[in-house]
This record gives sequence, C-alpha cells and structure tokens, in this order.
Amino acid sequence: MRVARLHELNLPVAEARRLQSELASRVQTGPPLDLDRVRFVAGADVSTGDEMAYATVAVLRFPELEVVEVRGAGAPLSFPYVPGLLAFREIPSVAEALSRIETPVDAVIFDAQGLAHPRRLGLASHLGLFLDVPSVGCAKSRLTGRFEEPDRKKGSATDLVDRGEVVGRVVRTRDGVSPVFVSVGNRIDLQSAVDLVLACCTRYRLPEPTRQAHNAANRLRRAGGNQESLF
DNA sequence: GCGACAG
DNA sequence: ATCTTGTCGC
Repeated sequence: MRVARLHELNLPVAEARRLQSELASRVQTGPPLDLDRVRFVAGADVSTGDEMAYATVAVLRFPELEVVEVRGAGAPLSFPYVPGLLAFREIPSVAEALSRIETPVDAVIFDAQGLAHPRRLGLASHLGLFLDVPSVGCAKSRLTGRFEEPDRKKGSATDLVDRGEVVGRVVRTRDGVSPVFVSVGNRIDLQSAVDLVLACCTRYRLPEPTRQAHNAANRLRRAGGNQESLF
C-alpha cells in the first residue's frame, strides 16, 4: 500500500512534541466508513528487541477475518520509549511493513492511540496522515483522558474524555474482558472506528488483524528478522 | 513540586 | 514492550 514520504523522526523530544501539535491540525475525523463495502482490514504491530524494532502488518478478508497477507520489516531503534512519543520510535519499521503490503486494504487498525493523545496525534493519527486509507487506534490501555467503566457485556462502551473533548471510546469487546481504547486515527469517524473494531473481535479481546500482526511480529523478532518466519 | 504515562 | 511459573477463573 501507498505510504507517503515521511519527515525526519529522529528529533529532540521538545521538537518532536512541537511537531505533533503542528501535524495534529491535519487529522481528518470522518467521513463514516461503510462496513458493507469493506473487503480487507489490516492490523499493524511492533515487537521490540535490544536495538531493533520488528513490525508486521496482517491483512484479513472482511468480514470473514481470514488472513490473506502478512508482511514485516525490521528497523534499528533510534528513539527511546517516551509516553506520548511512541510514533517516533515505531513509525520507521511500521511504515516499511505497510509499504510492502500488496492487497488493497480498506482500513488499518493500529495497536496504539489515535486522537486519544495529549496533543491529539497518537501513532494511529500520525502515521495515518501518510496513508490514503482510514486508520484506527485500538490500544490496550489508556494514555490520556477520563472515563467510566463500561458495562461488562460485549459492545458496551463509554466516552473517553480529555480536556472537555470526547477523544475516544472505551469499548468492551467481549463479555467480562478488560476494555480497549478506540479512537480515530485519520479519515474515519469514531462510530465507524468502534463498529470496525467490534466486527473484528469475534473470539478475542483484541481485533483479529491486530492479534495476527502481534503474533507475526513476535515470530519475526525471535527469528531475527527472517521474513520466512511470517509464513 | 507530585502523579501519570500507548508500546 | 520484555523478562517468566504457576495459577485463578469460566
């Protein structure tokens, strides 16, 4: 898939934050995504080692959720993990893995936040700005914002509010499991993002594309970057 | 100054 | 995220 030319990512922390605030104004909330016309959904995730990051992207046919393509890429880790600046650490490897995808995907789900970020530019929104398809943020834990615990039943959800704005939804993807944090990445509205995530969670807490990518990323790292481990 | 803090 | 055995719950 097409990934636009990235800008410099190896920046001083203060400048990285300043850049996020600038880019945030470019994020597009909406339009709604018609799930009836979605054929392929991709999930992206990263597994980190000592000095290397291994990213993988898994493409699944929708709504069947069967894996049709898995691609990966490794990149040296040059940026430390700083809450709020995850994109600067993981984008190099993820962008490369995404560019290797040949299937025409209709949406990408990232294992990170989108607008539910202190400067409204989580990895899903940041990298989403360089993609021509909708992107969704689906994180396992909260970065910012306040919320009330959703009911324990699958599908229950509550607003994630930060500084007076609804920046995402706290969604129960399966009965009883801990909720996930869904937010707009880019080029999609919050409701569609939540619907897509729920449609991808038929057996587990995390959306199937994300799960597949996560497993593949671990294999890729254990294999030292050997692409054949993705099969 | 003191907590909180995606992966 | 990663390091790791057994163990509590459905």
